[in-house]
Amino acid sequence: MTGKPATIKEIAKILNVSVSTVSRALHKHPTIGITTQLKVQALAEKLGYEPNQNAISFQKGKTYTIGVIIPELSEAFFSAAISAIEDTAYKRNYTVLIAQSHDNEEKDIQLVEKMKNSRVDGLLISVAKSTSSFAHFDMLKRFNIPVVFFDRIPPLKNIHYVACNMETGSIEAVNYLLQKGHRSIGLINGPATLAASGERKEGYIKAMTKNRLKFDPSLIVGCNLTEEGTQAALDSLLAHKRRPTAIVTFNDYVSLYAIKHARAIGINLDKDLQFVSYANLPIINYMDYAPVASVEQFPYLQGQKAADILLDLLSRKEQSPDEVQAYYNVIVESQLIENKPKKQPLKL
Amino acid sequence: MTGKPATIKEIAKILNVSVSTVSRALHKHPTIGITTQLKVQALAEKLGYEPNQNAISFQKGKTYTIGVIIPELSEAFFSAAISAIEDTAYKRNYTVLIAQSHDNEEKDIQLVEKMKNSRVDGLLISVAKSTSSFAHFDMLKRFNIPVVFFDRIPPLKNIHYVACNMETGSIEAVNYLLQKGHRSIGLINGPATLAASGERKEGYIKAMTKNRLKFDPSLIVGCNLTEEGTQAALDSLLAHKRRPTAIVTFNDYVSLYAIKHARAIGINLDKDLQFVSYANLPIINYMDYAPVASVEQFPYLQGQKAADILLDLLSRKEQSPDEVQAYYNVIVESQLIENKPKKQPLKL
DNA sequence: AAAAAACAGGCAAACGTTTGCGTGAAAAAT
DNA sequence: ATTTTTCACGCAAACGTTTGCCTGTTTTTT
Repeated sequence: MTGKPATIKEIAKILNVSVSTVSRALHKHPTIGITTQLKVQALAEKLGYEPNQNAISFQKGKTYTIGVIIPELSEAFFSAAISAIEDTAYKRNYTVLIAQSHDNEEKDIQLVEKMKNSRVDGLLISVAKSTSSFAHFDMLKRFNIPVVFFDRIPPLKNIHYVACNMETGSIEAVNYLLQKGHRSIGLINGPATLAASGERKEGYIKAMTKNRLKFDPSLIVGCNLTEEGTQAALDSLLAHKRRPTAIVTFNDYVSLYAIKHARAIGINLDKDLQFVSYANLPIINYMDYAPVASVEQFPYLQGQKAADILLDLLSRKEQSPDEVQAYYNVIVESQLIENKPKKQPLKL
Repeated sequence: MTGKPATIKEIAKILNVSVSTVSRALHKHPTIGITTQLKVQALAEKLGYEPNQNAISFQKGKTYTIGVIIPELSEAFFSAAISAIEDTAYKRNYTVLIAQSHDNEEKDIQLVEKMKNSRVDGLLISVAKSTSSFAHFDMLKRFNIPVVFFDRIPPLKNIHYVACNMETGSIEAVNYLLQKGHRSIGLINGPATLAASGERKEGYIKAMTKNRLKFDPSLIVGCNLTEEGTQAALDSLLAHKRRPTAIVTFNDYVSLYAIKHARAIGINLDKDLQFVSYANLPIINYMDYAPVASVEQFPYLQGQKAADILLDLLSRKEQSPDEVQAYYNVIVESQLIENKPKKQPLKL
């Protein structure tokens, strides 16, 4: 009831049985008589016995811990994914070890190393933006530590991953705007170096051409995702000869910057310009003017799937070690979500 | 270079020395001859030896892990605090185990139990809003697991904690507005059940009375922190006979809701009404109208101090176990931060 | 009634590391 | 040349748990 936690040994001594009997009794092993089982369990309960996870990990050579490496905890996408991972892991009695790379390659590498040394059973990784070498991931393979990548996938063959298909969402976004009557639609995209920019662009182009609209490349402008960059991008679109009446932006932040700027230069956001963006951040609820719709990437679902896959990998590994197996490539479809106007009647 | 990691045993066998010698050599223990040390270290390096943290934890009876229990990862305050805790802990070679209570008392209790069973060395806790029983914290004391509370402190005696003094910030906030010429200042406060509400109110009152202004209790209205609640609160303030020209709100979210509502009902936020709030969330940068100032609570600093204290507690514990010691009560002063207008000249 | 099978439980090794204690050999002090 | 000290290292136990194998007792089968 106090001081140090009870151990199996103590229970054994008190009951005059062997430690192995106690261990088996607590696991309801069938070779232990029912009376002994009950005796043991009763005493364990009374003593508040809790197995020493540390000792178990040590003896089994596995920690029942999965490591998660993400760029930034403060990004809504990742904190949602983490919640999913936690929930999924806890259900299977796994513990989750979280670490942030802060989008720094060096930290990314260090963390992989640290995680390996703290003997996590498997890893969930969303790689840092700046990471350009991938040797540290190979090392994990050599040590037979399974990895599932999510959201930010490195350009490697033979890896497990779950990612989101942005094209679908992009097509939906453009279709949505076309349906609303817009004919000139701009795209403020991210830097060309990001794979995510490519997918958005593809979707945009596909939707435009499928609808037999002439696709005008000059309606797509790049942007470094800063406030200034967004302003410049918006200005350039507004100066276009076919001035767009709607704009798709790389993410919610860009939309918000753009909206802020548009308002500042006197554009009527109710009539003259509409925005659609990606991410569907909760902060949109706090805005007086927000994108009319957002492409949801389902971070919770992605986290969940990634964790499921990893746990599956781990249990397979237990049964048939180093059997070569197929690689999981899961694609979550993005989906356009219309932002409810939220114009509830005042209660006073 | 492959398969299983190298162990001390293997090194010992190859070098024809005992395991203890290898262990000591790797720790640069002075009783081991310099030549042996170098031999051992060289081989360890060559084999890519990394100590099995699991085995060490087991044998030392401590995990070099500190657990952190917070309500919500997605709240900017907590993710900032976590970053600080991670940074601080990593420097001292500790690992951080994070879990969210989602402001649910039951989960809070479960997590404390889980953390205890996974043998964390100590805990950093920010208690869930709904937590009203505190027996699980006592249990930690019985098991001699040190705890440092931060931000959300339970009403218990003899605990370590670091918290933020809201009064200072509240006083600054009101002074700031007074200085700007406002004479009627409203306060949209949180629910009376939260300790944080009390502190804000106290600060507000102190600042008003210190400045010889008649303090009007009807200028303080409670609010359940929802969008609807905020709207109602704002409406009631606007209907006040001495209609306030400035309002202090419980946090940034409330301010944003209020601003949204104010705009909806046609109030000129440049001239007729100004807001000051708490938290200083980054999303303020994305707003076209934002509070003119925010009371910063320094989450990073709080996390850092809390982690420092815990690590200090842990090292003391190693030296002199169960020596009764003083309780750390650290107060971080909040501080009013004026939001820079961010009206940078356009670059086109 | 003897042989076989089922049952209940104990023994001991193993997982990798740390550390108190012991011990020969070399170096230093007398 | 003996005694003392220092040096460099080995021995073995310990941490808590799991698990393959063995053994003694009971029950079942013929």
